[in-house]
Amino acid sequence: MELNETQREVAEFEGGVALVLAGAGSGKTKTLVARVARLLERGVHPSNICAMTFTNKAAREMMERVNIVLDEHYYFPWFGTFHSVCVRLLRQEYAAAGLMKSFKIFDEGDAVMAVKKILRNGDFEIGKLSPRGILAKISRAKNDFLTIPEFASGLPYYQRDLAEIWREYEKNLEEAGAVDFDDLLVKSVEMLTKNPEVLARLREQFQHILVDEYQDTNTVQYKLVKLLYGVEDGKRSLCVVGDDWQSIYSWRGADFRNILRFEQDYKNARVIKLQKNYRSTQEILDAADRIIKSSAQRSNKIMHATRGVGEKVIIKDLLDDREEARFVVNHLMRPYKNSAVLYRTNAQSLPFEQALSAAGIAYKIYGGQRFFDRKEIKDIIGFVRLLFDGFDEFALHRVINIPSRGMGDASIRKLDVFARANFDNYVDAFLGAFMSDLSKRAVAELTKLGSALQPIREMLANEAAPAEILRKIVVASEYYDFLDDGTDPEGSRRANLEAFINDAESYASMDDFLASTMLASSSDEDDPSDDFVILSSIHAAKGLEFETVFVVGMEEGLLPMRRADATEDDLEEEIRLAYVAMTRAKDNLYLLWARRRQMYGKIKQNDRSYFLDLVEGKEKEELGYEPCDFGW
DNA sequence: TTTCTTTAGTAACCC
DNA sequence: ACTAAAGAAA
Repeated sequence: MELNETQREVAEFEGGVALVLAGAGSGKTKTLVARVARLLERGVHPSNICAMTFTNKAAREMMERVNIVLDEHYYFPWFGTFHSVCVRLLRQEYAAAGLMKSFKIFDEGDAVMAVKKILRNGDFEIGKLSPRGILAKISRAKNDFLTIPEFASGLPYYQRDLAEIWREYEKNLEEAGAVDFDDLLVKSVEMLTKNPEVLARLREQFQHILVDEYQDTNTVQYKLVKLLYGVEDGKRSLCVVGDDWQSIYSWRGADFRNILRFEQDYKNARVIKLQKNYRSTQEILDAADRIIKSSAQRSNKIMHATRGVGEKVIIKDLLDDREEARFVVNHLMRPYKNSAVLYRTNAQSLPFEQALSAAGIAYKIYGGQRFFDRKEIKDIIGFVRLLFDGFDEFALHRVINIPSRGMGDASIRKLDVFARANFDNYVDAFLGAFMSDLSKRAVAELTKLGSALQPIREMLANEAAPAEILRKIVVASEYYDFLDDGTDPEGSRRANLEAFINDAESYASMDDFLASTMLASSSDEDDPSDDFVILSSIHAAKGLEFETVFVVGMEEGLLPMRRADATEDDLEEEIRLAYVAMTRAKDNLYLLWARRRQMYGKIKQNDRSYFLDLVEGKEKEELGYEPCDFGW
């Protein structure tokens, strides 16, 4: 594998700590792959390397490419997302973490239901936050590694009860034997902090640690990395890779200042900058450069184009959003899969979908709904969760009316209370429902459901094959009859469900299957062989590249987005967002804006984005844009 | 208790 | 334009 000098430095260094500042298109993945391959060649065992990424796709790509380079079939047990590495850690050390062996993982839907329930049972001072808004605050606090009292002390008076809700929410999780996504990280850090012997064992295990997208790490992830690496001994290594210019996730707790803190925390860290861009033409890189230079807080890397001057970046104003879409269609070239339309908000996709359909051009919306977020998948998972001991009332709520049993909130609550008072799981309670004061119809339905589920519950207890259990559930719940109500005319839900069950075949235990299901994401499934134009939000497009990129909606208020409560830091992030969008392009870059567009059902007039002025070479000196001196 | 009607509030999405 | 939540009617 051919590496340039700085890339080789990353791949070759043996012990110690390195911070790699990898600019856009600088061959970051290739370099990481080379480093892993090099470690293996030196005799390091795959199980002694821990590599943490932000997406399953990134982790999988790294493993596959290492195996291709070395022509091997290594299995890397500790390569994965932060979350999947933590699941593995917690499954292995569940006792030390104070968890049940088969802890479940709550998704957003479960969490929302829990918060709604809490709100129903009390009068809370929360301002005008929605359940989702409340959860966002709690999630942020967890990612900032705050305790509940710390969180409480930082709350404004009009939201003073949020801490109480958080406490109740934790109680709900515990009762369901579950943790949420953020807890996977938080509980791992807590477990390692409280159990020095476990930590020592893991440090021995993880001789070499790699972290991808370091600019996107939040406080918990930062702590996790620090704990796992521990003290330098000259033999073990830590290699973190990131680009502060591409930090676009501050709104979910990411803090690119972790890169700044890096040299303070790891005193002997070497800093390696990858500043050669192998992706974009000079024209594109220059345009992107003029954008990022207007950001005040950034490292002062200097990116060099390696690919020649190329075509000029094209800036074009259109009458309205439909004209914008038509412009894109008229400028598309085959094969379509080399082109992408990137927008700030998902709501912008509609005109492009319409124009592309009208022109008979296939497209794919990148990101979008996760496979495992589909209703039919979550329904069946809901049944599985119902079959465990204990009371997962969120699963109950999800599936009790599948098919409809005429049970509303009130009846479900009654059933829940009855079950908890007399049984230790819901299935037994269904069978005993005749002793409750539920309606006749409800009792009849529940008895029938209970007797259908009881044998499956036993299969689960006996650790039967996951796919076998899922098939029985589909039969017992008469799920296909339920689907057969006209809402699934093409049978796609049914097909999804069958694909899901097939996937379960490759898992030995239900715990493992459920965990990997919860941690999967939409970007995990893509079929690059087909000829699609890609429609994507800028966020979801990070890490991708296309020959031709249309960045659309470059208007004041949209890109940069300006909300009423936007801070200076938020505007800085808009700059980085525009930078990420533009650096996706290899050969042709179009920057489009529409004078009028439909937003929230109304026609809105927009001004052209000042980002376009920057691209054209106008300076924004009045804001005093100077890079910070971080020492590198 | 359930279902229908009105009304308010709208980003980005990894796991 | 669309959705989710609250309020009103059946």
